[in-house]
Amino acid sequence: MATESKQTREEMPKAYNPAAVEGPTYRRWEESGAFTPPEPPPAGKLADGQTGKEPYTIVMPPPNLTGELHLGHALGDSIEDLLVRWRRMQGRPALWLPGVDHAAIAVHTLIERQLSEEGLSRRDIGREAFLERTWEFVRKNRARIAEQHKRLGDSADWSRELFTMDPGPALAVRTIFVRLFEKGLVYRGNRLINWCPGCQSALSDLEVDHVDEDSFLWHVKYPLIDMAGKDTGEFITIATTRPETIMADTAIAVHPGDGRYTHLRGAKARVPVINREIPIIEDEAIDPEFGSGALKVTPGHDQTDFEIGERHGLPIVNVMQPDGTLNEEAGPYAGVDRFEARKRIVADLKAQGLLEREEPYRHSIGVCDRCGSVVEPLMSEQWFVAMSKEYEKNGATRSISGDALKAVSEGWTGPSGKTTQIKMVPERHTKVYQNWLENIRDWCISRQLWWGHRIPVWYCEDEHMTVAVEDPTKCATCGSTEISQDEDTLDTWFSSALWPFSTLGWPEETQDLRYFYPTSVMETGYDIIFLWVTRMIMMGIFATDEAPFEWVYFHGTVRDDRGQRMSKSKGNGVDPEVLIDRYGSDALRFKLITAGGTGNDQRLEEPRIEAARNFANKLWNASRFVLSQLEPGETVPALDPSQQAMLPTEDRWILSRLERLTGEADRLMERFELGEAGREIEEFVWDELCDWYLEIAKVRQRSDDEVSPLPVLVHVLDACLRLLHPFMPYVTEEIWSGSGDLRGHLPDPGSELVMTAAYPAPADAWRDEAAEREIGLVLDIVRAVRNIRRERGIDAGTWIDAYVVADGAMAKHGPAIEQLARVRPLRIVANRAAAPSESVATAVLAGALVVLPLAGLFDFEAERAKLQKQRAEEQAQVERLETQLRNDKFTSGAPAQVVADVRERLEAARGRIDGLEARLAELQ
RNA sequence: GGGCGAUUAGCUCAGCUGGCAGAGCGCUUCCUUCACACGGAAGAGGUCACUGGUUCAAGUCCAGUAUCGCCCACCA
Repeated sequence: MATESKQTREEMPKAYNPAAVEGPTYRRWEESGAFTPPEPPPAGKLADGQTGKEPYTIVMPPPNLTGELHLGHALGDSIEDLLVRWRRMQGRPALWLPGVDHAAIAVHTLIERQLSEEGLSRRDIGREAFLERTWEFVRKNRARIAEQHKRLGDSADWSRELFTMDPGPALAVRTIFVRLFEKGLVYRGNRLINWCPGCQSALSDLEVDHVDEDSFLWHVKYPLIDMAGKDTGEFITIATTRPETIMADTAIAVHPGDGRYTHLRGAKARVPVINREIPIIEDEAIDPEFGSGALKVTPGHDQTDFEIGERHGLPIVNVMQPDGTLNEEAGPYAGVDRFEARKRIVADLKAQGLLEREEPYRHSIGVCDRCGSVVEPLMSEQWFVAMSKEYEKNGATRSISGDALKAVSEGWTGPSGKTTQIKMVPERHTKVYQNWLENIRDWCISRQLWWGHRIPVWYCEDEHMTVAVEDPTKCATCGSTEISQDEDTLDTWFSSALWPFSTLGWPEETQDLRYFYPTSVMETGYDIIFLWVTRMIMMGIFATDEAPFEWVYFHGTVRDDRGQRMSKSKGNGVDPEVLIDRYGSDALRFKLITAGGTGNDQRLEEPRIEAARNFANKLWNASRFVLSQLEPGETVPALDPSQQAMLPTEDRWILSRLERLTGEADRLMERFELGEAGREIEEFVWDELCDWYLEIAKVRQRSDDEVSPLPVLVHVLDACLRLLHPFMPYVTEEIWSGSGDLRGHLPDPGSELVMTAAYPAPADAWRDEAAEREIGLVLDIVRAVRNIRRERGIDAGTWIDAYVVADGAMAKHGPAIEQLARVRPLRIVANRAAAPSESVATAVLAGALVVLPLAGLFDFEAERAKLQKQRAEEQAQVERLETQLRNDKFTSGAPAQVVADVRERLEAARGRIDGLEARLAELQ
């Protein structure tokens, strides 16, 4: 037996302590330069781009600068870091691109909240002061956020922070805006947009949430009037959910085929309260089934009505001001808030006898996703991107949404000649993406907020427009120097959409851009597929004529332990730092990655994080044992598959199993089945390596005359640490190159850090079916003995006699079986007659019979009952398998391997039945 | 109104290209044996929501039903 007291053992505490390891390990990575991003090769080398080590670029979502780091980020960060580490270990120069910009939404909201606590609004303090406050916040919190991300294993520092929070010049953003403008794809127009009275800004369709609200459907009678404008005494009833907008009505519409209203064709009605005369018109959009079949048309406050209005040339009346109060068009209600006005007008209509009835009604209303205010459709002058408009480029007719659709559906061929078909994981999101693009409307990109990139448009006193990348000094039309920039800023998602290439220096033809773009993987949550992914693809193709990435990996949502979505308002958000303090970031990462199916939502289950921590500890202790067997400075010899035949069976077994695992892990990870890969690695380490191979190796370590298991042990542990490193970076690094220093015992480590060591590549050199079968039987024998012990109530610690009737090959496994099953003396005999048959408990296996003399503990009836039960089960199985094999369609149709497996199982079952029969005969 | 998920052990969930139903926690019994009690050993526990279909073979593929959840949508 090797000497016990070893340096490594003293350095490695008995339990893995993440808190003591993570900080120093992170610093070691930093100091080693391993985080330094790969340098693009010099210009001349780039033309082919395929040097056998194509770059691998991961796109990541921005750090949340509010400091409220949550588990969604933890999951995304974990996956991204895993992918980067894995690819770099494979020798591919992976780069992780950081993003920052759209955290602006969060910062902006936070500052506004602070202001409102002080009783101020954004407009009270002015743009300058507002921006100063946001900057102060960012400066103060940035370091803290960075620290939090480090603890998650987030390696954002790998990348150059080329993108900046500075909403100033932003070359890429302005360039795109100008180019879109030049193609007529960005335009300013007065249109019905979503207006948030809370934020006092325009919103895109995507920033409006729909929620159900219990309200009423008010049936209002509009007096009919004759040609002279006098009331006829008759009424037409309309149904509305928005009585406060009747002052903006410019028509009443009915369905052309609606017989109830044919007599009113060409008639007019009078709007209550303000007594405006409006026509009764016919339009196909009206549903005769709804309400009375007549609709009040309010083009200034409803999208459908706006479209009806356009068809019939109706005037547009706007009764509302940006803050949600009614304007002078509303007559008696001018200056009243919209909700108050609704109450008052309903009361007034009732008083005038014009309210036919009030019907309780549940319908959906739009609210601002940031502040929760009810959104108003309002006429407003805003900037838009034309999503479907056709334009010419390089002789081809294109459109923004059409190109984006093409990139996913059939593939997009860029100037490089390479065709990229963007693939999504899970695949189901592809259809959602396509469906959205097929029905897309123009994108409102201007915001009346002060955070973000200002629209690069200047106006002179004569309202001439100057659109430019660089700040102009005079009007492009009249030369006036009295120009001012548009007050509005761009939708933060407009900037974010441009981010992968603005990060890489676009529009300059930088080496970074040429080498790392298009990127490989965009990793993000499925909740922002429309906000971000679609826009990145659209803008990416427009800007560079290349699809921006090849894969989109969507992770799921992390819910709380009751399955509720985490949110600030519910107050159920969980700070990952608390969990990291408790279990370590490796444990949190491992749980997040392995807990669910690819892209599925998962719950935060603390017991599961604890289990992951326990796994880290298991790995730690197994390593501690292996290292304790090595002398300081002792290097084990390298393993060569050509020596396979010289190795003991169990060595060939574990190496064969390891190779199987390596192949599986590689296959799964290439397909982004990261969770399954992690689970399989864990299973191998815990079950096969720790529970079996290590125990067998101990037996060999204690006897001097055998081949040492140490080279194999070290080799397998090394491979496991490498395989596991992307999943559990800290603990693996600590064992490999830290206090464990496994590296120091390797014949050819090839790297200072496991982080930069080579990832195990799949191969078949060590595969050995015979060894797997042979050791499989050894394990079965040990399990059988343990099982009988438990059934007979024999303590696990008590040594008992045992016989194993088996092939002579089992003899060499005697010592292992003895130790693992705690049987001594163990006699391995060639035939049944050589073992006792009186007062013995038996276990019948396919290739062996286990016989345990029990003397006083023997229970005749229990033994017979057990054997009979097993015989019945085996017979049922034999019948099933025989039926299957009698079926010609099976034997001819199924793959040969499947048929062979069935035959083998049938033979094994028959063998066991023979053994059971023989044993039952003895018991007669 | 469309679309998409989910339905598997007591609970929370895996199960990839169809080929003897799995994990974690919990439960039962035993073990502090010199890597690990953040551990070890042996167990109990499933008509894979339901109904049809395809197939030699279905938890897995197809169609439909039910329940739950999510996304999208200009029916007032």
